[in-house]
Amino acid sequence: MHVTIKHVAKKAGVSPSTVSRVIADSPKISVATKKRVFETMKEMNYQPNIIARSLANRVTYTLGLILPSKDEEVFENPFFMQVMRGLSVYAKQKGYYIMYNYCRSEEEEVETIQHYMDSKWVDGIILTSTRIKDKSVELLMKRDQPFVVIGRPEAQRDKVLWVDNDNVMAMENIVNRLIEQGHRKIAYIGGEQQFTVYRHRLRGYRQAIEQNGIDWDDRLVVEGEPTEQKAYEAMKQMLKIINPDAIVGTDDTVAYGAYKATIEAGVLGVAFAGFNNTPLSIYNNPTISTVDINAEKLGHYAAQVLIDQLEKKTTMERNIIVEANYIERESTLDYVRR
Amino acid sequence: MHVTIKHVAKKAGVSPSTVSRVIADSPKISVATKKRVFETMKEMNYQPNIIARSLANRVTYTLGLILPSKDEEVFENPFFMQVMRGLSVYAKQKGYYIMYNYCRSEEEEVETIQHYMDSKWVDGIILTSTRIKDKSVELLMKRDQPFVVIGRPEAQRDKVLWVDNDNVMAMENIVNRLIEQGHRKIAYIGGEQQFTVYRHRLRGYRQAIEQNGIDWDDRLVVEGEPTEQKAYEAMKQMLKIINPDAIVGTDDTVAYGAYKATIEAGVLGVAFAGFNNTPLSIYNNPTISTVDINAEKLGHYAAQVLIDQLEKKTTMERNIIVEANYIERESTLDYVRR
DNA sequence: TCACCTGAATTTGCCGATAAATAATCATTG
DNA sequence: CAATGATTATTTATCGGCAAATTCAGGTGA
Repeated sequence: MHVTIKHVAKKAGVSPSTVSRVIADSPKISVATKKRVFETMKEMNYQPNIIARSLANRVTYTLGLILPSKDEEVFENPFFMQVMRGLSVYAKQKGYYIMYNYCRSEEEEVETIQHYMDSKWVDGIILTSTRIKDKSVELLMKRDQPFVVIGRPEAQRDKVLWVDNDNVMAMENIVNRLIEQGHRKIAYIGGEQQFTVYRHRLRGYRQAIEQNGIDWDDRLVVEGEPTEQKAYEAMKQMLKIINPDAIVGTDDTVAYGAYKATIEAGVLGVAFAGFNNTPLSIYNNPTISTVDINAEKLGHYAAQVLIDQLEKKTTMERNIIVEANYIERESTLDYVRR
Repeated sequence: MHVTIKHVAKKAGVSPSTVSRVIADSPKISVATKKRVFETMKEMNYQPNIIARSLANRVTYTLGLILPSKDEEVFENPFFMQVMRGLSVYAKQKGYYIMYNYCRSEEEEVETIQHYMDSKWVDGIILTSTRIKDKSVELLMKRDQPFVVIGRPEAQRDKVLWVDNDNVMAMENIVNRLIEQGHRKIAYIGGEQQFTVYRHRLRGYRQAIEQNGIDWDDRLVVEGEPTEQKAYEAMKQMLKIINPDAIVGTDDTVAYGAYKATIEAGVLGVAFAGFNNTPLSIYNNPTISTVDINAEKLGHYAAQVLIDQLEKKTTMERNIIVEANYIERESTLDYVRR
């Protein structure tokens, strides 16, 4: 049978609540008793029942992680896995557990969150993707539920906990560098504007273009579902009207898809760069220049910010910017392009 | 304030336990009352407090997922992510939650499992990696805790729930096919024998070699940490004493690492194949022949088998073999190798 | 010596839901 | 018409731990 607080109490010759006090390290218990009770606990291999404790405390020490499941995206992109690891390592150290949940649509996301909140299963929630007008964020705000966003909500940015890269600057850096390398007709292939991350990256692209006094050219900008296939198709279309001399994509696969179209069309020597430092970028020939967004750190800090909030740390930071590093590889450096 | 069973009872004009019975769909409640109570519940937006329910039931509807964190391995390999998705989809459909937990060593694994059990946090546990002599499996068996293994324990195989591929046959198939294609000196680069999966794959290799009347050659077999780097180094050594005409690796990156060494050594035309259908195998030039082990299905069935066990289904299957598909790509077919 | 205080431990009543035991209602039947 | 049984609903105790209220023991000071 399971060892409960009562068994420990009996064996140690005290009342159950004394044991409880010992666990909570209450100052009202004499050192002698504490020691005795602790010994009995160890002897009996006692572990508090978390469920019972949660019921009494209204605290579960569990965080709910919402993963969007835009099918393939989640697979090939190590982003989520890295985030999960960062979360796990920090949370474990702080004594928190993490439940994860794939949601195949925004509705399912909202439903899941609702359920988490109503059933009191989790103390806080972690979102890993944000739209400009995000229903999950709205719901969580309205219900005053602790949560953190990996990424950055657009509305009420200062009231929400978030951890993000500076995506504007990250993209600006790439484009500046490409311009420095002599490129002028730089194509941007990005995800939909409803997601904050892509909006930011486009902004960075725009700023770099403008700062360098290059004329804005709408024909070089494409937005859509950020997959290799779509990017490939988009570039095929673009090539009918204009030939870029470089490509930036909001993901490595996207940049690569677009690049493939240039190769097939016989447009040679196009430089290209992406985001996320995916296996593709390392193994591809040529290796692909990319931005390492430090997903593990994003996860780590997200857990930290949220847990601090839950434990009402006054010194806590509410928002954290994680550095992103541009890694130059063959695709934007001199190499023999076929 | 939170709506509890009592509030609903009061408003519906019945006792709390009647509401509880309605929720449990007990036959002892009249249809009229059921309807009335259900309406009140909806009206008040009542959601049962899972914690309280768990305490009373001794059931949490939560599964604990143990992820080994052999650093890089987990990152680049989509295996775990796919397993997680398969688990999540099935579990959600059955009303179960999943907690995940990275463990950086076997000790941490055992510790985590111990904690899960003692604190009564989870109903069952999912293991994603198994050694020949697995401490986690031993512990779980000893404590009579429900669990399922993705992979296959060696000892007490018939007493444990598991879901696995037929790795012997999968590897046998590859090697048979390579032999059929005219290869004779096939190198095997695999993970350590302490892991069941690698033991099985080696067995498959051996069987294929023997069945085809090819002389066994120790020099062609290497076992060690299954990383690209180690495989590369191992092949460098091998090339000093023998030149294989084909390579099989227990992972795509392993096969690739070994292949790279042959290229660098100027040994041309070596075919190679791996496992896991990783992004590398798709994006590499040449594309790599590989075995898709259907990780998502492994996850799906693992959840199913475990949940069936928890719910004491008599018809349940205790073990499931998930098919593995060999995908032939350029690396083992005719193509111009540089 | 008695009233009073303080520190240490115990009683008691929750937290919210469940289920066994009990009670109430109504219909059937000898 | 009372007794019996079937059906439906309510009381009550419980899951394991927590904390407010309470009791108890011992020490102070008047």
